[in-house]
Amino acid sequence: MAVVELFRALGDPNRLEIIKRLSTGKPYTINTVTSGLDISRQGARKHLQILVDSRLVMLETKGRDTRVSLNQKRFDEGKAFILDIERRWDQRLEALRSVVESD
Amino acid sequence: MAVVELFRALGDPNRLEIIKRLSTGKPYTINTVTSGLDISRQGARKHLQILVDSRLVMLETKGRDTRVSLNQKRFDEGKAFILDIERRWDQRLEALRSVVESD
DNA sequence: ATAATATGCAACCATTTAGTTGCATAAAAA
DNA sequence: TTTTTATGCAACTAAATGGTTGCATATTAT
Repeated sequence: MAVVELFRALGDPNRLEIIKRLSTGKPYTINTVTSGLDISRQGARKHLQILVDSRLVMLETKGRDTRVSLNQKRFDEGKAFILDIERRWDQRLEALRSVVESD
Repeated sequence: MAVVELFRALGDPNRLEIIKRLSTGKPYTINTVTSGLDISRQGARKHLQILVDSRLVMLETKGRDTRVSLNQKRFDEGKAFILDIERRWDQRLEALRSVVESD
């Protein structure tokens, strides 16, 4: 299930912080998007790689530095999962309501 | 950040399966909601506890067995996060578009 | 009363994860 | 051309995670 990998990737404060930064749409490099994370460069790089592996983030080498960007589409899969859960749940409430009303 | 814990809890196939089952709204006990997960009862119980700790799931002891239910509200926090990311990103696209149009 | 069922608690183990440090290299700046 | 900057790769460690087994206990069914 691809959505598991997505949630897994989002389930870390450093990675979520990277995602937040990228969501602004400002141009980022590996260096800038991981700056100030209170872990080493290599630690941050690993988190970034997890985001890349989960297809939430894309890298593009550009001379000396590497451009980092968000793959917005990927979020839709997570959104779809949550919406589906909520929809089913709402159906349950609806079913419950109709039973009550049939009395 | 509470949303990290939420995503973290969702980032496991067994836990996601439990969530899916609960979303149907059918009544479940610890036993029934974890049945057939291909791990031991205690293993499944640990996953369930993680869902409880993340406030996605609620337990209520009822005699010999324990009723398990979904806390639908909690999903809204995850949805809100994703929607926020997407909104920011769309704003970026919008800003980009207006720059192009100003030429 | 006895047996079966649904659960809890704790110890343990293997693997994964999050983090580090050290070293290497190509591109850009001085 | 020398130095700085942005990056990569690999080895290592500590802690967390996912899983197990064994044993205990209260409730329900026979």
